[in-house]
Amino acid sequence: MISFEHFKMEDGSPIYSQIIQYIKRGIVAGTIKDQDEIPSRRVLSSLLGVNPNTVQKAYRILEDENLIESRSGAKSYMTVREAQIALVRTQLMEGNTKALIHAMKQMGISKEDALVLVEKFWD
Amino acid sequence: MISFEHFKMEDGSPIYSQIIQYIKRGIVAGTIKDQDEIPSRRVLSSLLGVNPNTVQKAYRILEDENLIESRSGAKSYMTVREAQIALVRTQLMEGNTKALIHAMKQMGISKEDALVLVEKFWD
DNA sequence: CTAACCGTATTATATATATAATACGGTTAA
DNA sequence: TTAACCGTATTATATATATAATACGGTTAG
Repeated sequence: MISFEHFKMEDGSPIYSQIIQYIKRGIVAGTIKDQDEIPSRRVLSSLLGVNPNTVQKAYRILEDENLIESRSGAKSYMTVREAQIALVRTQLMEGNTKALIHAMKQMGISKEDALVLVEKFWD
Repeated sequence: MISFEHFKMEDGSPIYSQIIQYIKRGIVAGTIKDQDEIPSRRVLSSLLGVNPNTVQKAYRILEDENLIESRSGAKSYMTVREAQIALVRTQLMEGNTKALIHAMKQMGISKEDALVLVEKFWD
């Protein structure tokens, strides 16, 4: 069963996006694996304190990306192939890194200073 | 006159937020200074291809933060004090850096690997 | 002075996001 | 079998975001 123990609502981004992001990062980290059972819509919505429809929206999108498999009436499971893991890893790593670099460049921060900042705030 | 030459619409975040972010980064970079004239709502909306009301919302919020001063009928200007610059710089640097670190940690990436990624994609 | 701007405000419409309340039929374990 | 779940769907309401069209009076340069 996938754990949402470390999930925290933070950004101003939509909740369903944060759920998707959390799961994808878990896939990259290896804490979420192929055929892992995922919490039901009702259970996760209760756990996160959000509406079941919000969880359903996240799950539906992940299903559209073939990362979740659902059968009406039964539990839902992750369906994560190796090729998908590599793809998600690349997308998330590049996306997050490039977002930081773009911000730093717009602020006129040098690469060296940016690296120092990451070092400084890591812990 | 503030330049929006390097403004690019990218995120999924609200347009008015992106405008605010762009201006704040310019303040940190020093390309936007105290008493600089800012484009009128109509001019900037036309330049960015968005609705005047969207620009107005961004400007109004910056005005609430005392970073813009407007007089009905006249041009608007930046009002940026040294203390504000330091504050905005700290907020943006910390915010962006911590966002990257949070993402990397959730993906199980080590500090060293994260630094290598920033190095790799900088140019 | 006056025309061309300017900030500001209002009303309407549309979409995205989130919640709430319900309902239906499928699946599964006791 | 049946009760407790499950996925799925629908309807309604509310807020945020974005656009569109329009209007009012203030400011300023020619």
